[in-house]
Amino acid sequence: MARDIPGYEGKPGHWARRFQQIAVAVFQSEVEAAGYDLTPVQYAALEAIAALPRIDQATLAGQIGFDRATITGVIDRLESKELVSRRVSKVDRRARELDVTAKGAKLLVAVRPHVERAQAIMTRGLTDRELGELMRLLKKVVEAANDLSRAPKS
Amino acid sequence: MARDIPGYEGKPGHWARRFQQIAVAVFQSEVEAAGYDLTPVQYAALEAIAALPRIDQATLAGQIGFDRATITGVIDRLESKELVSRRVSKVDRRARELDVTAKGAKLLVAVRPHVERAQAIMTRGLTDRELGELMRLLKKVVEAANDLSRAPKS
DNA sequence: ACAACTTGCTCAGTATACTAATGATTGGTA
DNA sequence: TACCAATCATTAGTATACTGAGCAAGTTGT
Repeated sequence: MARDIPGYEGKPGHWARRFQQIAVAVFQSEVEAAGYDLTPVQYAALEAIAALPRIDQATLAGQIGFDRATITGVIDRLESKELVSRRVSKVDRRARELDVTAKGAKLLVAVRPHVERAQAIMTRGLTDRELGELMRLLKKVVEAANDLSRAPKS
Repeated sequence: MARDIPGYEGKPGHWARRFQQIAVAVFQSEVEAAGYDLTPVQYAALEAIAALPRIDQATLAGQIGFDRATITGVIDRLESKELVSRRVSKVDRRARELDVTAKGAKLLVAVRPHVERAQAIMTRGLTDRELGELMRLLKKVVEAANDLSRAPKS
């Protein structure tokens, strides 16, 4: 075991990066092993659109904490896989109305168990009690610093 | 306050992404406000090289949990800013020997207080006790899942 | 009605990350 | 020693993320 290197270990930012890295890797590998092609970010967007039909991109960004500039590409890819439809809103012609297609809805149902499994795997080192505490602390720290990111949750 | 959307909220992976997003944003804004040009990843690499002179890129990747393919670009940028030197190793001509330049060492000393401040700001929502617990849980979950990522810490 | 402001989206440019393939070396082994 | 497998680094391609700029389309104030 390498000794601690002063300067970045022991820093929350470092561990946040590592955990996120692992979370993405586990998600990808579980979902791909099940035969689906969907990234964590695409999954989150799909769930949010399913829950709030006819949502526009800016509101979606606020819901899940995406940058608005990032959303464009994410929706582009979901649209090209025919999982989501994008239409100009009749109410506000600047806005794009998003909806999950039948294909997208079917995928969502099929993929959910694998997403659950991925979450279980990436937190396998913790007891239920510890996992609950980790979630509580992550939520608390994120909510307190929410306004410091470019993609604040609205 | 928007109601919870079932499906991705309440998932560790979601909160890991949000926390990481905020950590990067706070780091960038603190360091830039102090007049320096350095990303969180570049800072971590610089600290690791300073601690382990003549380190090669693969070992560096193992130390801080980077993918080897990512390191190339990170070192490219540190080198073009003249913060790091890269030489072909005499011992193993496949490897690159990395060292912090005088300029890099000076920057490191100057930037450290601002990095500390950034860490304090991004965790301002937590008590000291909670911060300690968050760190403990993050380390635990990362260590248990270390081998699941492509950039396992060696 | 008009200008000023704001908002929704997109694009260009930069920086992580990962996969997969390749080139250069090295070391072990038949 | 001649080869083969493993290792180090780089590259190409894709997907987040962010900054900053720009356009189109609403809204507000006068």
